[in-house]
Amino acid sequence: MIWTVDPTAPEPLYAQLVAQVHVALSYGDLADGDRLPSARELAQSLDLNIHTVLRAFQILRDEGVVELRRGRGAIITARSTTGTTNATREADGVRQALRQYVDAGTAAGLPPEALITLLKEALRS
Amino acid sequence: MIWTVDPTAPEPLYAQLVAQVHVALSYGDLADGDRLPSARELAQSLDLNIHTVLRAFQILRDEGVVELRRGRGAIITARSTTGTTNATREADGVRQALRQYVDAGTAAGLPPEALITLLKEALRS
DNA sequence: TACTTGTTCTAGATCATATAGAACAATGTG
DNA sequence: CACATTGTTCTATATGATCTAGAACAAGTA
Repeated sequence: MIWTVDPTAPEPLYAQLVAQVHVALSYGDLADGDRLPSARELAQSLDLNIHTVLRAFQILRDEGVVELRRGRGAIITARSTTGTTNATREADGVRQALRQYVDAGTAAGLPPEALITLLKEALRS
Repeated sequence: MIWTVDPTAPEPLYAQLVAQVHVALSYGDLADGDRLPSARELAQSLDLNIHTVLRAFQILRDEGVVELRRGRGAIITARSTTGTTNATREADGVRQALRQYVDAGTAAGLPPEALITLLKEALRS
């Protein structure tokens, strides 16, 4: 997995790291049991402070995406609710539904930011 | 339209105002030509500073959602790309696609935050 | 003209972000 | 066991975003 951060982006650095794990999960590039690079390793290669990386790790832990243990690192614990189903096929379904949502939203004349707002509202309840 | 803000929420106050306009648009509660309350009026009723409200107005203007003119206020300019089509029907289609996306994402075991990340990625390109 | 409304400017307080250093605890390895 | 690895916790500092506050201004409405 390739890690990158853009210090000039409006998104916080720790949020960029979290987002990359999300995307990797959706593509199947990261799966149950995979281990992320250590916080010190990531911080050095990305020229970040270790606390910034650790903040991303702790958010992922709170999300239930990774399990953190000292000496071992961050291991992916996100699992499909359907168990033995092919993860790649499910990821494709997600992306298909995502495209349809974006298409419907733009067809309705809603600005892109509104689509994000509506999704957050839907996830809140 | 009912306006509310939560000072304890992590979302910035101006972003909460922007989000409410987005939601109202998606429900058809706000449509082309509608006028928002004046910034001073909104600020007083919500116990906010006028600059906070004006910041939300300017974001909505940058999004192309409203048109701002001194003396007149903020008027909705968001329009459906299909023109004469029923706005309510389109809004329903958006919500149906949104639900399918959320369902597919949760079925794939993706955390809610990941769905937001993926949507932002999809809108970036 | 008088009033309304958004625009622009300065200013200050508070919180989030990011960095930095240090010591510590749990885990894995030889 | 001893040692290195790795996350955890603590204090501290600098910077920017957010929010409030006040004032003067410009363009539109009545």
